[in-house]
Amino acid sequence: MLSPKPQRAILGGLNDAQRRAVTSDAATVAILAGPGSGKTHTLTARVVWLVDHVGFRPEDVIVATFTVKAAREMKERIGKALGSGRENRIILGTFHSIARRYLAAYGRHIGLSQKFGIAVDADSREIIGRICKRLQSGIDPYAARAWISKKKAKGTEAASSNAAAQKAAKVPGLQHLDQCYREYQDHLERSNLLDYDDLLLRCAELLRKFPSCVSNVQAVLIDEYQDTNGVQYELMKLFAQRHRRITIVGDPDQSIYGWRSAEIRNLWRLLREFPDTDEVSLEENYRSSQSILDLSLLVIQQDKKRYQKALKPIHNKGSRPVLRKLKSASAEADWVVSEIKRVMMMSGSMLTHNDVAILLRTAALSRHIESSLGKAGIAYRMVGGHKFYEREEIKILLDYLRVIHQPENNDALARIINFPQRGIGKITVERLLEEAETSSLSVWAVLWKHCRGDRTAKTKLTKPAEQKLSVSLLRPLDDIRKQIGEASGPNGTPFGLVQMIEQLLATLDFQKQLQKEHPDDYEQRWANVQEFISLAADFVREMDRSDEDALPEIEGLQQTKEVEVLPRFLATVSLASDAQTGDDSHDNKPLVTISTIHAAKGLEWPVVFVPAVYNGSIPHVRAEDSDEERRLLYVAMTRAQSLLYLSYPVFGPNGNGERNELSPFVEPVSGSFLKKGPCFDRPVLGEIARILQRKLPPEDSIFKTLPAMFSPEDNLFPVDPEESRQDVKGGFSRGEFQSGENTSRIKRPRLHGPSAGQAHSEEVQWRREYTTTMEQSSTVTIASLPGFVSVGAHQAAITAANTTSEATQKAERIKRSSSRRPADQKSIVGFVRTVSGSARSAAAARIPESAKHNDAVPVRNPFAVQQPESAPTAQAIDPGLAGHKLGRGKLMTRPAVPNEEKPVRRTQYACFSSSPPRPAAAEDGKGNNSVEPDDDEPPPPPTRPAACLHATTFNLPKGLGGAIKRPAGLSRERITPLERLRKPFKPLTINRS
DNA sequence: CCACCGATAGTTTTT
DNA sequence: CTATCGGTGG
Repeated sequence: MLSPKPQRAILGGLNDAQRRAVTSDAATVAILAGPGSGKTHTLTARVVWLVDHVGFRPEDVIVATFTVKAAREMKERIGKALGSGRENRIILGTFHSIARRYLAAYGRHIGLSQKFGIAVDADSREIIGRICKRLQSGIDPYAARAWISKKKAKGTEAASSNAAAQKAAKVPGLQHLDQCYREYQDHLERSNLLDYDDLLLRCAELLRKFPSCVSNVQAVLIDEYQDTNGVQYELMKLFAQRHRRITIVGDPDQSIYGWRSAEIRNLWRLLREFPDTDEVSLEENYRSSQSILDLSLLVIQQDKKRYQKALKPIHNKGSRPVLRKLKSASAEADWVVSEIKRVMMMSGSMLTHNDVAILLRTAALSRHIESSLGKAGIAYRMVGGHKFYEREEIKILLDYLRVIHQPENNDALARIINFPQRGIGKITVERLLEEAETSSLSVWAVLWKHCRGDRTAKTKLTKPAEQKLSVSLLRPLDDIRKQIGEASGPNGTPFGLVQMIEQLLATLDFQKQLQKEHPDDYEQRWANVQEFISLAADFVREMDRSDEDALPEIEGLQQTKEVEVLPRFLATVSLASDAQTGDDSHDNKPLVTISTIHAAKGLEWPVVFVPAVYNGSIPHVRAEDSDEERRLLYVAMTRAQSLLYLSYPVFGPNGNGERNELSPFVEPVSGSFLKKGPCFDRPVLGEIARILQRKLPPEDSIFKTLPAMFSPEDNLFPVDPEESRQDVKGGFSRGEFQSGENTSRIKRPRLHGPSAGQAHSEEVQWRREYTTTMEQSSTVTIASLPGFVSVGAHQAAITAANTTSEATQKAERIKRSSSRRPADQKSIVGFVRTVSGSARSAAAARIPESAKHNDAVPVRNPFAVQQPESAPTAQAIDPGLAGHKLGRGKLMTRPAVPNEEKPVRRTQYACFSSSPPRPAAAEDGKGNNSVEPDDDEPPPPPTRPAACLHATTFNLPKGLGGAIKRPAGLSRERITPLERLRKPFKPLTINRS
């Protein structure tokens, strides 16, 4: 295990460019590449190469990422490749966490107290808010904070430059801002806190003054380099100051952190400062279908200033992305949910909810989506946004822990001083803070001395308040603090974190307090507390398992060992935005992911929805850099592997007719999108399967799970919501095709009545009714199932054959002719009335048509199914089927169908064997697509038999197989093992659990 | 001076 | 949906 791996173990599965990047002998390597090109995979492989082939010690390698999630994933990947737990020795993490580790170990060399804490966002905001209020200078606290952070993030090099000075001079109220900055910094220092920017700045200071801290470092690798800001750039160089070996990967098109002072400029800066940098570009995209990539490129290319890169699709064309227009945000959410359901249903077991992501510009947009998913009973997880740690009850607990750790943290103390209520209000708190500041004592010290009689606080406290403070705050916390000190003695068994929290909960009588304060939702909150405890337990366990925060010993340099759990736990919480409940494993339920676009960077999903693509959301109203907003959309779009949906509500949320405009980034290319979800016929599903390298389930297994009355089309919402009222009156909307579903058709458009809210509730109601029908129908007759299925499949087939824009006209002609079938309708309705006497058996109404088709009609033009069928059929079937029970079982017992299908297929396969096997993707970027009818090609003839799923599954009477002329494209669902092997590189699929 | 009530407005993205 | 503001009652 410890012996060097053979090269091919490291390099296997890499393409030439990737291999070159991994094995480059150059000191600095810059890997520039577009999305889905295996950047991170390449970086990972280079780490393994450096350790296993070049022979660097893992602890001499620094790998920096930007998000906790990315770090975790990187570590996991490296761990898999490296083995022996050596990944734990690599100094790997976010810039901030690495900086913190160095500061914890060596901070005292630059006069940093050992017990520094981290001021999170909320802390900074609060502190600055208070300062602004006190200064009365009329600065917007929000602007002040942004200004301060920007100033810090610039880094020392840039800050000293003339340009920065000139720019700064232009800012109005500079004096006030500067003063605010100074006071903020003073406050942090007094409270022994570092904010996020300080972590980087102070670490840079440390490494500049004490280069020996990083004298062991052989190589530095940076992921998502385009997101580095000024300090981070300096830090990177400082990390690598000994050997100047740096590897970066990045994509300027995915720079979406400009607001956090990320500078794409750093890329050119690096190339200038390290002229011998080996530049490698990765051009193949292994993630997305060609059409997704094409459209994404159309979007990003609107930025004329951007650095152009090649991006070659490896996959087939795939189905065209969808741009869907909905009436309101809630209709949009409902549509997303309906489309998710449809995709899940139509793809059988190939896709699960885990494969779906909904990516949002802002976390706040999730509200409608969450409620729609909730109503549909679809489980989801929301990533991004600091939800968990921002919960009130969790915040309080954390603040207690912070005060235990740092009694001098006045802000944390101020927040817990009156929870539970101790009769100390806002005003007293303000006075205490002021007194502490003027007497240069911490609030804790003031109170402590006061209660012990050493010094009487100038702030007057009532007797009961004094009492409560002493009994339920000062003493208990001091006790805990003592226990920590005692236990972490020679024996090294520290006072357990969980134990500590539990003691805290007990002394505060936390559960009762919660009950008192929040009688209505106290259970939820208490559950959160439990979750918090289990999180802490996980943390402790993880920490024991791998001592990942340790830095390698360096001779002649004193290091402070971090032995205490608490500070590390607090730091981890502060530096991790999401609570990442590590144990998603306890229920393996597939979850739909809702995420901000920012948090989705670096990830991929088979199916991606990007709602709210309207002006004001993307680009966001408050965004100052429109190009960055465009890149954001680009990032979102390129997360998708096989299905991409954009959507937007036409009307704003206030119901006052305020209109949303389609995002200017999408508008110019809106014609390239489908107007509604694609039809999931066999070829389309086959393409999806091939992109994902999954097995497409046989269609009968898909269809037998389809509920009756399930709509295989994206037709529950009007394509143009503004015409929806006319649709209701007319019964049919132009461009919306329905064949045998007239009864339900009439109902559906009503969902989108004048009021969005109303439409919403109606929709839900209607669905319930639907479900009921479906449940009942399963006990009615067998034929309802295949009967329905055939119609659905059939529609799917027709639409599939006509999805292209040129084909639309033709499709409409077909649609119109097919929907005009008065004779048929009448006979069906008559059937329904006589058999069940209930209008809800619309599904059953389709039995005759398809049943007859199945049994009696030989395979032919699929549209032939549309021909009116006669009433006698219905009668003929009714008695025969009356006794049948459940559709599913029956389906499987139909021997003729599946048995006959196989030989037929084999025959067809043999037929195709005359053409060469599909070339492996790497050999020919185009060849693999050749079987896919291009969107721009003329539509296939309407007689295209394969488009009829129905025919392939159910309708091939013995001996007819050879008669079917199936176009070459139709067996695409096959993925031969050979093809799979030939895939030059399969990026590790990210485990998003 | 503290606690509670209702109304109100306002909400990017992350370490 | 939730911090914040302004008012009232203890």
